[in-house]
Amino acid sequence: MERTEIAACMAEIAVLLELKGDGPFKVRAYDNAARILENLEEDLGELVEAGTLTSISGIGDALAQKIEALYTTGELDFYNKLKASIPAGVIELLDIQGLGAKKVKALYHKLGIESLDALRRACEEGKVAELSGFGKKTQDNILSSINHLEVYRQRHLWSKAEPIVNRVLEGLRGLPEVERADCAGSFRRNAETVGDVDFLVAAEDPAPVMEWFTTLEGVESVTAKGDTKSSVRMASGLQMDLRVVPLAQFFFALHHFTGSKDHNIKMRQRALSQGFSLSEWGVTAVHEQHEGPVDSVDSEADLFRLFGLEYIPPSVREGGNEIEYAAERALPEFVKAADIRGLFHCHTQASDGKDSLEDMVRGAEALGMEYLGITDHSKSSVVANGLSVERLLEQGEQIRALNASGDFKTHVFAGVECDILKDGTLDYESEVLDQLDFVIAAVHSSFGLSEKEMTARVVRALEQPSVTMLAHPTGRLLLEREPYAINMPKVIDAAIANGKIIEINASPRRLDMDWRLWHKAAERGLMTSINPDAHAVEHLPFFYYGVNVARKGWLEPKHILNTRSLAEVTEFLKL
DNA sequence: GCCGTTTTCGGCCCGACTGTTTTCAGTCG
Repeated sequence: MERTEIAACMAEIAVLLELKGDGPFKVRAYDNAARILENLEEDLGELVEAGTLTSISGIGDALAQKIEALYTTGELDFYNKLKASIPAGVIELLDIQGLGAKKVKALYHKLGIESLDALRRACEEGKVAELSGFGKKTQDNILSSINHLEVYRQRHLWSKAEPIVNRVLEGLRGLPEVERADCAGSFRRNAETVGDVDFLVAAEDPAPVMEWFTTLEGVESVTAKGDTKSSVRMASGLQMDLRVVPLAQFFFALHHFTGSKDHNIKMRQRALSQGFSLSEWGVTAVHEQHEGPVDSVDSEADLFRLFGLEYIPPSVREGGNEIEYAAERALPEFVKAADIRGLFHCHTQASDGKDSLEDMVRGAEALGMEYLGITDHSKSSVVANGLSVERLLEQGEQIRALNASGDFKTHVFAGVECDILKDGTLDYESEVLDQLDFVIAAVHSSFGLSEKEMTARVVRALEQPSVTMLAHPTGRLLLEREPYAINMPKVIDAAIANGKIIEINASPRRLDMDWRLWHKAAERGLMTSINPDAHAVEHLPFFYYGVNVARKGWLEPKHILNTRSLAEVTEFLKL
């Protein structure tokens, strides 16, 4: 069984144990194991073979044995028995807002409810309200949640939430009562998708702020409205939470609600080890002999400083080892949007782009880019109007003429997004590819290969001297299509060994290669290029989403080809 | 189930809101 499947299995075990009523800490251990596996940068097979799984903090003997069994045999008796003891439909009930393990358990044991349909019927018949711990209101809420479940389950691309967040923040900051306002949560951490959006406000009088927030245009329902917290559901399905705190607590709360959960746990452990208890309300001394920290906290930087840490940007607060680095003053200079000096991986009308070559160059020039790499599709991508050899070489001539014309300040590199065929060979002969300035190799077909075949296919492409970089290495489309089966640690090894670049595809629905893999890969020498994969002029600014991903992946300008000057890139491409 | 300058037991982050209660459990983040 593969790593991601095992992670899913661990997460499922956590849910099943919770439903069975096992202790919360045991549940957390499995949940934790699931997250560890999801974020694992090493090759799981190598860890299993070497018997070093328990060297990972959070994986003890019991979990290691179970992971090993799943990896080698794909079976786990413990899991099978557990799964058989609880009907599958019961697990689904947890997706309903307001229903957790305890309530679901009560519904299952006392009313024999094993499915959403059965629960809907029981609510309609009024049986749920009769259970102790439940009531009429709970029953109504359950019914409403079931009816909206499809919408409520949806996550949203970060890029889709961004304009809404900006609109709400602007509105909040414009209110006279509001002293400070910011967003928090996974949106502030630049996660690739968000489930809901959190806002935090500093104000003495929360009531008018709550009123403004819960009556915003586009609000479909108000799911909570208390003294300091409100939640609303937008017509788009996006849930938004607002919390209001006094100014003195603002940065503690901002840090807390920005998370991540894992980061907060580690911060609190660090605080405890120094004799302090940290919460969203502030910091207090655990022992009476300690004086509380006396410095006022007027920023998150102040908060980190209290615990001997340099400022940790929200992007990397994922509970990895950011706190250890910050304690050593060893966080890198993360890349920023202003570092980007050129853009590769852009399409034109020649294949499936919307705009002409000239339009694209003009757009890049308007963004202040020193260079632009044009890469239309290759001949096998028939649906994308891939270029024949003749059309490809002709486009190369056009680009040379355009550079010679002096019409644009932006230099254009002639490239191609060349299909990696099923067997790992490239869509053009190397004699053709070698006439170009650079080549991006990409998988666009035969997504159903086994992991072994797909990995071998991509590795073979990376061994071709003509290839400069690898496009969207997993083929995922966020919230739409799962990545194809591929062993990324082996692909990364091959890229490093052959001096190839793996792109960060900055299209907001791809963001591929995933940020979780970058820190370690870059330390081992892998380079990237932040590529907009633009199919129109208005897509060129997508690089900004890619920069967010790069920051999450701990990347610095030195790891990124397109932070370099035109002269440096020309030298790199050995033109 | 994990972990250990409190190391083989006894901890494990902390608080708001809701709904059902009449002092609190469950859920959520």
